Amino acid sequence: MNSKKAVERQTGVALWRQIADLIRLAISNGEYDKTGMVPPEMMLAGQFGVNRHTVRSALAALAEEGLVQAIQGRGTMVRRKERLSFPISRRTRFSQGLSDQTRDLEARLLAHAVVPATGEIATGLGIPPGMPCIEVEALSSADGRPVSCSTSYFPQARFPGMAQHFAQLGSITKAFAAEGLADYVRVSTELVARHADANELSLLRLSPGAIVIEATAINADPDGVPVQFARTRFAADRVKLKIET
Amino acid sequence: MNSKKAVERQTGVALWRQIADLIRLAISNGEYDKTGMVPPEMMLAGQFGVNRHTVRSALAALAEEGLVQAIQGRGTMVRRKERLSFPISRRTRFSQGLSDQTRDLEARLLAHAVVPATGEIATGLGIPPGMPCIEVEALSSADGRPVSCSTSYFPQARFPGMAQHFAQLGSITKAFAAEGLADYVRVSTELVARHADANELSLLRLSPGAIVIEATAINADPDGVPVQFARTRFAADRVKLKIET
DNA sequence: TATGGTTGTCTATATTAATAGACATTTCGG
DNA sequence: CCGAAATGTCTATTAATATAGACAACCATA
Repeated sequence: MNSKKAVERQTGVALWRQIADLIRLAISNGEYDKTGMVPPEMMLAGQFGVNRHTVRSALAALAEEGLVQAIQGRGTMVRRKERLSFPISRRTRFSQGLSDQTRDLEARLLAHAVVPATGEIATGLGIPPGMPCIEVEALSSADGRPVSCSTSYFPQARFPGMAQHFAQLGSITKAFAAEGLADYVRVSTELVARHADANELSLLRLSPGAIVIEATAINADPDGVPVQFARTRFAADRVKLKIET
Repeated sequence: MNSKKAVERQTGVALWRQIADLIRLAISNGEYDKTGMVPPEMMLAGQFGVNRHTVRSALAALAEEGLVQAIQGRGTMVRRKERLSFPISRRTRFSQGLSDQTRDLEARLLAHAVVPATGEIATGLGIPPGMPCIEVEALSSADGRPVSCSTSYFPQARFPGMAQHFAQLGSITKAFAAEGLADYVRVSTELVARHADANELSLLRLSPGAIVIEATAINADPDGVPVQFARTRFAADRVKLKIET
């Protein structure tokens, strides 16, 4: 499996970036776990069929991300390797099931507003179009690195203080509890992968061309009444979604 | 929302590719549905803050994908905008649930071999490493456009004729039936999104920089014994995954 | 049929990405 | 303490990307 990996030219994506993506992938696949080091620059240059300087550009980008660290005379070592594994199931909770993978998990309220429910959101929440909803923008980070940003909608009539509770508690589950909803389940999830837009690039601190996985989900109370319409964008190279059926 | 959209320089991703990605996104979001036309090149150049020639490079790439078509004197029209919706559930079948979205659905055997089970595959199938498995490479297309390619592993001892059956029947479900397995269920699915590699680009007829969603799944018989380890790569801009819990 | 708006094509130039080579600096092991 | 192996830095050159401007070809329509 150590043969030459493919990079293509004249594709609008610089070679150093393609190589950085491949090395990032190799790191998260654990290919360098044995030594904890990235192979020497000359060896990588040989594998990818490019000049050593091109490899250096790729490694510099990864160092900038904090993924690797080069030490003169020794080599380049892997500092971090992870795709956080997100469980997606009937009882999906953001914070649960992640606590064993990372120490510091944080969800931050970015903005909130009251907006009328439009077509897709009204349908998802099962309410008439035009009904007021609380829109909540949030950013979730693990160990200081953003992993996802989300836009959620809650029916205002039922959960008037959702935004405030979430801002204080930093958790949707806890905010629901504060609103008197002890339990809820995931009823539908749709996934799409696409390139990140400008807003996502800056929020998630990604570089252009990066990928996001967009999950559109509906949560409902135990009686099956929808309580949340959420659109979460994950930084694709930081997560793995684990579907439990 | 029609103000200037963000493209960034010196990021390793050429401006024309960033712009192509943004236009592709706008098309799939239905932003040009009213007229069926992409805005004039000069207008796009203004929106993105780049030269007209740069926009032309982006549009040329999209025309190459068959997404738009330019007509001299008139403008550039949208030719295609769609994502197939794939159901993912405990009873995931490729062909089922898609027949209402597309007329012509096809799965083709690309290659097959007998290989020893390695770590991940052996673990997934619950067999000792080194046991022989049948490896099957397949390509699935809808209406002549490839949507996914997959690599599957079946324990040879139990399903010796899997490759032949699949080649003849064009369906995993039918091939299992021919091997005497009437029913099976999905026990785990993991999703990752990443840039397509060279092999995937050519198989799925994608343009460089395109995204694939990689689903690593295990199917088991009704007794819970794993029967298939599959890694399916979907062309991300052609599909939507619908998770049913 | 004249005109304005659009895509198509050409030339020229500047900036960025990639290759090539040389050599310095640091680390580690014999 | 020497030498092999690794990263760091510099110069020079070529290829790809981006900008700029001019004008041709074509379409719709007033």
